Amino acid sequence: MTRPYSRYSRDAGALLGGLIRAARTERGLSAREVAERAGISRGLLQRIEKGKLTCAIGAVFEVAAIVGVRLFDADESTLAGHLNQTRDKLALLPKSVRKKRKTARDDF
Amino acid sequence: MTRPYSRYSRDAGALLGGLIRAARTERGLSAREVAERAGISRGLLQRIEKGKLTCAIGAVFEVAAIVGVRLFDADESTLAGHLNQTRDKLALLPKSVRKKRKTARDDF
DNA sequence: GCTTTATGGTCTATATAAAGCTCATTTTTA
DNA sequence: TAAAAATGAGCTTTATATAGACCATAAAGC
Repeated sequence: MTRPYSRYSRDAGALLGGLIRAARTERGLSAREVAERAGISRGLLQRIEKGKLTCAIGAVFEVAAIVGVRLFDADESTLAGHLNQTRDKLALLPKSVRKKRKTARDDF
Repeated sequence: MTRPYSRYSRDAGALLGGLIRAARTERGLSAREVAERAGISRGLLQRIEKGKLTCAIGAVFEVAAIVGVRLFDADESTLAGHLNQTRDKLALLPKSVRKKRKTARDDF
């Protein structure tokens, strides 16, 4: 990534970080404890809660799960179901994308 | 991150990557074009669509926004509002977390 | 059929994220 | 008030993610 981030990404990162921090303090979990449980350093947790966009998404997911922040408005139990639906959907789509698609137009 | 990822994180990464790939092909966008618009390399986009958890969350956000995948079930226009709510909420929470909280118990 | 383009994979060099300390400050408990 | 714990921030080292090129294959258009 060499370009500056878009406003959307900056807002999304700040929002997610804020949600994580709010959830953590609401549950009375210290930064040290959450970092240890997530298997990351305390410094990385600080950056995640600040909404830094260079953090690995896996670390963010781990922390989010620990403090109880859910993404995709899908809870943990239904994640597998969404996964299967997405896989089935992908199987129906063309393997590669070209200028003129023979599948339905969507530009009208 | 030195620990292995939890099942939740692996599923969430795979789901998000699949959603991005499905949205991209549905819109007839080539990987090259999306990568260029996002300001990332084509290889990184491949890893994102595969659900690799080591990708920077900012790159994932950029791509998600370009192909039209929204997170937090909040669309772009309401993101700022959520941001403010989260900020207000954080202001009311304790500054630091200790073992025994004097704020309300939540363990009953 | 041929041509063009998209995708998937590998490789190397480089930029930088993350770990793992320190120290200062703040907040909470005793 | 003192002590203990949490947070914030800075620093150095190390690990690795990323860019950017390459090539092979597959798919779409001609």
